[in-house]
Amino acid sequence: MPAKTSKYNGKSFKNPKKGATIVKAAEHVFARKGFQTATVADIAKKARVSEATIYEYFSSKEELLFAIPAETIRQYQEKNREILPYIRGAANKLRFLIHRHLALYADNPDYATVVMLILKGNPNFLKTESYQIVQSSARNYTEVIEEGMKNNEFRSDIEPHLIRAMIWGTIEHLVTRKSLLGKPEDLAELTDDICNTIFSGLTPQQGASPIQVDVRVHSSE
Amino acid sequence: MPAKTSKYNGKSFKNPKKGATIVKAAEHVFARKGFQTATVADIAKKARVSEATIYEYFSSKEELLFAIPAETIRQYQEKNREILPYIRGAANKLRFLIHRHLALYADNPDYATVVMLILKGNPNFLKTESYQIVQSSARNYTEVIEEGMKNNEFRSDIEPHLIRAMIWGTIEHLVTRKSLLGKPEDLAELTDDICNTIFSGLTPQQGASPIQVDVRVHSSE
Amino acid sequence: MPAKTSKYNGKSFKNPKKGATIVKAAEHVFARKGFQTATVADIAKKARVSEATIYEYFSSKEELLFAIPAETIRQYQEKNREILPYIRGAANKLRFLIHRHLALYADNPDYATVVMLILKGNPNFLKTESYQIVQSSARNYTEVIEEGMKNNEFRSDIEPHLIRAMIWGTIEHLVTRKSLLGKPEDLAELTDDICNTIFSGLTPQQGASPIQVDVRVHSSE
Amino acid sequence: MPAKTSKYNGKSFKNPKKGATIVKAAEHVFARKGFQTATVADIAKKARVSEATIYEYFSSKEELLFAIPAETIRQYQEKNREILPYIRGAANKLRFLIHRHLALYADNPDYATVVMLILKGNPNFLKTESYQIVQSSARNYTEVIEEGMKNNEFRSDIEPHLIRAMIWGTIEHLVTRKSLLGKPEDLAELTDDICNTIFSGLTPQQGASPIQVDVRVHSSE
DNA sequence: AATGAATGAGATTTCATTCAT
DNA sequence: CATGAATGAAATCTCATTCAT
Repeated sequence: MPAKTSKYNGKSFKNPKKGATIVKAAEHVFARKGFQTATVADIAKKARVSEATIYEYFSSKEELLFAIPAETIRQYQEKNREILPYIRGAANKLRFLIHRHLALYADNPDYATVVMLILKGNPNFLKTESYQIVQSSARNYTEVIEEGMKNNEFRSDIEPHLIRAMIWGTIEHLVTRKSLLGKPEDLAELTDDICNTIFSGLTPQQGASPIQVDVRVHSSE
Repeated sequence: MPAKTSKYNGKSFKNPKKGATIVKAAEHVFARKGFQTATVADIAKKARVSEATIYEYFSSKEELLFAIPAETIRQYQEKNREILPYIRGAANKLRFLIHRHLALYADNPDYATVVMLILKGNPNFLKTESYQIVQSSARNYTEVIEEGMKNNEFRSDIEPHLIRAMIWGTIEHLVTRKSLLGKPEDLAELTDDICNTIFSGLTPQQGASPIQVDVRVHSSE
Repeated sequence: MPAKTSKYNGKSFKNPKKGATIVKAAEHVFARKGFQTATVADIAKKARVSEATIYEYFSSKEELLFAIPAETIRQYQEKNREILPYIRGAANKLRFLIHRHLALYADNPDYATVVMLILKGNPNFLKTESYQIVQSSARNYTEVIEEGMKNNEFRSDIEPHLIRAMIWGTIEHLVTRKSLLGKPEDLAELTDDICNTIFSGLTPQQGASPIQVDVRVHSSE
Repeated sequence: MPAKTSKYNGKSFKNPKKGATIVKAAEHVFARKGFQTATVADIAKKARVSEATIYEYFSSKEELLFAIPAETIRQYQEKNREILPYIRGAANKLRFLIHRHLALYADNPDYATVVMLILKGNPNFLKTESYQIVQSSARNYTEVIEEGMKNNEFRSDIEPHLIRAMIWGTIEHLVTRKSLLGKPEDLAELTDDICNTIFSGLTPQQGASPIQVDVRVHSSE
């Protein structure tokens, strides 16, 4: 019967600040030790709380793990939804999404590590409320891609889901590498390279430069 | 003091067949239960061996985990190296690599699950001999991409490492989805869609429609 | 520093009504969950008080347990002592005690369960003030039995303590069965059967029925 | 897959002797500390085994508790069934049962304490296989009592179940007292007193002495 | 007087791993 | 070679209890 409680991403908390502290500590420790190797004692020490207190806030170690993305992903997606309408053009929107996506991980390395190395491999995460938001943020991509197909910014013979899978796969691959190997230094600056490739592909564009066209035609004769 | 031992991916085995049985059992169990949840007892039961026997073949549960990709990845890369020279054109080679890559996972769902959900998140895997082969198979991609850049099949302003990251990211994203969600049904048939997108990009190509082509051809004569 | 306190079975209470509420809640919860399984939180919830409040009234969970019989047993024994003198004959007095004893438990099933399944097995209960009253109520029996021996209502070759043990054992056995198995439906109606058996025993009484007497007498001649 | 196991009261044991040792140690420790207070570590130490070993033999602390009566009660009831047929007369049989019953506890004080103070209050014990045997040993009593009623050794207006309840209640009350208070010194020697009271009751028998018989006979004529 | 919040203190239980046979 | 049996070493989680407000 808590007389006065607060909400932290859907959870009633006695002291929401302490809840956030614990989550941050968990993020830090999980990122460094992995889920199994990290102990609740480690997290308690890092958060300067007792182990029992952690269980006052989270019913299990796994629930604490799943609490890590909850707040972050919510804010992330909220802001995306807020800004997207102000951007003109599907390509620009896509570039924005990709940049935000990379920046999210680039700015929160521990968070990135937890998501890429721990959460992604945990099937229970799929049942999570946070995962719902992940899915809704995936829809951002599909919608933008479809928008681009409609207004002929993008080719009409592409498969939006596959495009989204490629973009996410690319980003996740790069972020995972960064978590594991520490490179590249700056993830966010890859935005343009990724966009260019996604937009233009590998094959040289016929007519993109007259010179190349000529060469090609002649060689084929 | 084994009188007669055999090699199984660099390891001396008393009975190489039993070693392989254990690895297969481990693959099966890990794929279903995850690394931590799966017990050595589970694997022993599945392999119809005693737990102690497993320790005759592998010094730890984690070593057993790392043994799973060892043989598979070796054969995979060996065959790649063998066939690649017979394929003409960088684009064709890339298509071949992508198809092989997808088929590897499509044909071995348990293997796919273990690699995507368990091994990818384990930093220790990076120290593994198997990971060396993974890296060498990554080089296939870079080499082929560089080849394509040289002979103008591919644009020269691309970043081979990024392209490879995109392709791998795409494949791993799709395979992970398949492991977790069970779809799409057939991974391997995505090869063409992936290649087309990678090759041509999202932006409509000025020479993509026949009319434009005609114009082009005429103008070059 | 309570400004105005009250007594509840020898304990100073800030608010005697709340103390009784807590005891009743404890009785209810302990009866259903057992001592160890029941948590102070359970009791607090049932009593609609905070856990901390419980500790304002009782210094420990065990003290709360021991508080359950305190008031009940006091009133029970008080009334016994009050009424007994008005009953004529040791047999009648015994019948009265047995009936009261059974009715006490029959009328308070939760109380019965707590006493039979929890308190009886707790050696610390013996040190309790309540246990003193239990003992004094046991003396009722012994005194009545001795009275019956003196005035030849009862045989003189019996052992009062054993008789009392038999009666108590019988009652406790029946009450325990009722707590655990739910039968028989009505404990109090067993009074007569118990008394008859205790009074007359199993062996057929010579002369109890004329017919048997004749037979017996003839055969003995 | 144990190749060679043994049975200990229905349970497959790796090493039946060690299983029995653990049970004995548990009996000892539980009798002294109670179920909750006793730790598995205590029992392990007493049995000179590791805690883990205990869990190789018993899946939980409670299962270990329930294992305590298993073997004892089985042998007890087996022997009862074996000997009963050789005893003439229901009264003699009853005396035998009561004596055996008391002796069982008198000879095994720790066992008595565990049964009386711990097991009796545990509702889960009712679901136990051992409890089935307890019930079957209760049937001994009812059968003997019914036999006595048939052949007129016992009065025909008694309720066998109640008689049995009285006898068991008496015994359990006495054994519980012995466990808690340490007296009386010798339980088994109470057999005769109990039997006499049960057989003859409290009320002086009008035909118990020849003189009274005469009186009766005359008066009935 | 009442309680929300925090925690100290363990106990049970689980397994990977070892070793004698 | 194989394995049955034993265990060391922890880690999660639970609660009774305390204390500041």
